Amino acid sequence: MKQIIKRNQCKTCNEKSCAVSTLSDEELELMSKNSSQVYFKDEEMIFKQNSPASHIIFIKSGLVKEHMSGPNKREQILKIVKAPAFLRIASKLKYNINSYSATALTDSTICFIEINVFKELIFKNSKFAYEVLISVCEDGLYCFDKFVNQTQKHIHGRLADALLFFSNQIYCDNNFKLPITITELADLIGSSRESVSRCLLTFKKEDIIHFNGQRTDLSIVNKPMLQKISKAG
Amino acid sequence: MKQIIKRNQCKTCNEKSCAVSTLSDEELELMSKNSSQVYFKDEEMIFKQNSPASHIIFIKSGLVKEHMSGPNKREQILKIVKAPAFLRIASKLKYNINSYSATALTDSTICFIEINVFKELIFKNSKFAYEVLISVCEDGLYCFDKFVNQTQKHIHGRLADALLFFSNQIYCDNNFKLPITITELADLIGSSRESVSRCLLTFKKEDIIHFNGQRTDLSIVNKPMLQKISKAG
DNA sequence: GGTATTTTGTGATTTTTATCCCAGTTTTTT
DNA sequence: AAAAAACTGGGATAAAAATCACAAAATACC
Repeated sequence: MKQIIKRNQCKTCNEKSCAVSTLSDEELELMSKNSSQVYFKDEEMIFKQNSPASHIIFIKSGLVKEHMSGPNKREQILKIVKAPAFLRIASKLKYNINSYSATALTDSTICFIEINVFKELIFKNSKFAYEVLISVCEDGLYCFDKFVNQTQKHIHGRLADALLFFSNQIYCDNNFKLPITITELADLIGSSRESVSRCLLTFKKEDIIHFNGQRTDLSIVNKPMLQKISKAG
Repeated sequence: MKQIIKRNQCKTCNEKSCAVSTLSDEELELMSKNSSQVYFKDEEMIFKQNSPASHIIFIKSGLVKEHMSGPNKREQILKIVKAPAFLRIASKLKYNINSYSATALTDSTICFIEINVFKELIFKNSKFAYEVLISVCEDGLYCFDKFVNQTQKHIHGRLADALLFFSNQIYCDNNFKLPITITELADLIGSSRESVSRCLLTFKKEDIIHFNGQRTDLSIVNKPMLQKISKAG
């Protein structure tokens, strides 16, 4: 678990977010001085629920899950985030606490930006502020959407949603390796492991998806049908 | 349905939001010129899902529900908002479309602020931008919280949550009149009318709450028990 | 390379909640 | 005031999904 920490060179970074792209050289220098870059291995936790939130997190490369243990101490995956992107900053700005945990799903490079400096930049640079605002809006809309789908759809529809999400948003391919276990998939769509397992096999039997035993390869064969199931709920 | 429309006098308004309180006299004048105030009666729709979003909405007085019809064309109440507050602005800023509907639950006074002017103020005044950002963060956190509760709690827990919400957040009293019907309460907690009806009667039988036939008066008798049910899920 | 651990599949059962249905009530409309 | 519409209560039934229990498979670990 040796982590390579190095001082950031934000100015020359090729993975700038929309927000950071609005910063001047001087502002980038300020950010560089107050941020650091850490390499995380697959399965490593980046920060933990209820810990103090001292930094805004930007994923430079890799795949990360945001998750939390809910009221029934049951695990819930809130979002799977692909680089380049900020992790949800809402709870960090408003309260200085992490309301959720973050864990790397693949080897990942993560930037830690000091919250106070981040706030300073919001006040200094209105374009930056606007882009951050848009980013928070996007998070909100995503949550909104997930809330409605989760509430109204049955397990088939929710599982279809998740598979389409991996295909369209994460891998941009109809063939991919599931980056999470069935248990985690269940935590993502709010169902039990067994139900998800059964539902996946149903999809396989109906030739909607194919996969080998270990899910090292999963392919969406009949995407229109999957979309139909997603819509039907 | 005669609506009294009048030009705003934001400067002298006593119900300014945190964000608007940061504006200068000049900026308030700009806002006044580009906003209007409309009176809505109980049950009147303020705007409708999928309509173009040309204005940011501020509730000056009254109670409003944000709702939408979900994928199964089933109605979903997302939030009940008490004045003074902005309605969710995330979808308005990012896309110029209302992703949900808003309907007055009591007679209400609503301010319509032109989106372009709102954006202009975000760029002009960094304190304003920051307060708007915090407001959007709050919306996000609320949704986040609701998502987890909705996903993990059973109907008893969710109904307890809703009753505590009305008592603590909306009326600040253990006695209140439910501003919505049982059907709407079901739409709020994502259950069926019949289940909610049964569950309410269970709570009544167990002396956790009391109410008369028409719910003109509902009182929480055993709040600790309701909180316990909320936590247990 | 063999053992321990984790992950997955599957049947049986139970729990939770939705749905259907209809009869009273209350509220609104005419 | 009568008629229509909307809301509520409650039984019976059905559907969806969780839970339990255990076997099989895959993976990690010495």
